[in-house]
Amino acid sequence: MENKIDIVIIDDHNIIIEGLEMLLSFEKNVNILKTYNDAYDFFEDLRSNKVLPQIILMDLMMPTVNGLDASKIIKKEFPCIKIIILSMNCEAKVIYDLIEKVGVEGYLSKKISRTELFKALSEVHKGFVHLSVEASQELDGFREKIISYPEIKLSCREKEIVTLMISGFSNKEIACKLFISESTVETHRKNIYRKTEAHSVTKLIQIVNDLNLLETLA
Amino acid sequence: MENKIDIVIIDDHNIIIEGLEMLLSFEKNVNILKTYNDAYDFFEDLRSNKVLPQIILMDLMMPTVNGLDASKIIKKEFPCIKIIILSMNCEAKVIYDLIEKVGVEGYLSKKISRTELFKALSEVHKGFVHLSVEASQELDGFREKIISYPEIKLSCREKEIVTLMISGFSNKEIACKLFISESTVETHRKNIYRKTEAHSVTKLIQIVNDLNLLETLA
DNA sequence: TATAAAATACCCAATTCAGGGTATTATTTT
DNA sequence: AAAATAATACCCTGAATTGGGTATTTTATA
Repeated sequence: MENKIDIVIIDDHNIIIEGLEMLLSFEKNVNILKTYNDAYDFFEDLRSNKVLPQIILMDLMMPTVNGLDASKIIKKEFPCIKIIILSMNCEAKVIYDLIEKVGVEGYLSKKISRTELFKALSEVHKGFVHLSVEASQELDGFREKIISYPEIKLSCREKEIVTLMISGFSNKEIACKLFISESTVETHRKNIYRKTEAHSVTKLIQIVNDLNLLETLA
Repeated sequence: MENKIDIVIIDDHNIIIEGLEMLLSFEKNVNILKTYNDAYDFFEDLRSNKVLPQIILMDLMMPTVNGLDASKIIKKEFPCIKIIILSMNCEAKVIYDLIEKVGVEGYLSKKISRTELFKALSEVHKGFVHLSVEASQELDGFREKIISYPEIKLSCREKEIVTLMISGFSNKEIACKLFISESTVETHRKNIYRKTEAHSVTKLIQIVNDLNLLETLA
């Protein structure tokens, strides 16, 4: 006989929370401890030992703190709590970061059915990682992509300059903004192009968007 | 005494449908005739007179046919049926098209509460247009934006060239792709910049994204 | 402390872009 | 038929970008 799985739900959409509660009400082995519209409220309860779920079902896009940052915080302070991300869209880079770098245990589309949801919960509870089909496909595609662009590492200053470049500023304007010489900006640009193999601002925009080069997952 | 409001719900996310059913189960004046995961299934029922809702609650992003196109079809064939769009995100241009061009009666964020949802349903039922606060703000912002960029009309060829420009191709490459002279591409570029007041590819990308210049809402 | 990496700055040449013209031909619209 | 628009093409100039170097100073890192 299996134990009950204690979970909490974090989502800023009440409709989603109500829907999840509805779906999970049919599962006798799942016990919803509490639901939250904001991850910070959950952190408070967690740190003051008011709740201790085994699994967190969490949205990705939330106003105050997003699911990725929230996951990092939770995994750092309470590594034994398992996290399943529920998301509307399947952005490969985010899934990659969540699974590979943060170490969340699941990524589900909000399209899932009740049985799929329960299957995911029970698999994660057993210690497996569970991805929905779309997420799994996205992740595979992304892995292939990063193999073709191996380890692009931009320095802080370079990221700063990339940001300004793709915002439409000229070398002269960037130099002025950063209080450095235009020559320096040109040097940085050259290094950026060499690293990214972009060779033009528009190509750079694409590569940056493709690989989320500016995302700072420290 | 008010009549019951007959509605249908169209959303590819089961969680949302369950959540809406849950929320609306408290409202005795609302009668959910049927729910659909795909707008095409609803069209079938509608055309064969199996259902005739007064209001449709519909998602915006759906795989086979999106909420905007579905709304156009519904408004053309059954103009008396009122439509409320439920969406995760508030993209100004889409809201503008939906309200101004398609003529939907409502646009709600999925963050809404039960009372807000029922208020929207009852207002739309009475004949008013109801937008959630965020949608309303986005729409106002967009109206201001399109005033500052009055009636930009790009020809087919120009749109073709814009697409290639923002994809990162140089004038030479575009000329090669379209089997025209580089001079011609330069002339088109000049005309595009004059019309959009962009004066650089990066600015053009921003303007195109801002105003959805390449979107063809015929 | 030695080494590596990051940030700074310049020289130079070729190419491309941005913007100013003008002009022809075909298609649409009035 | 006349006028407007769209698509084509070229001339020119100056500014900006791209890409090849080299080199110094500061800051991390081994």
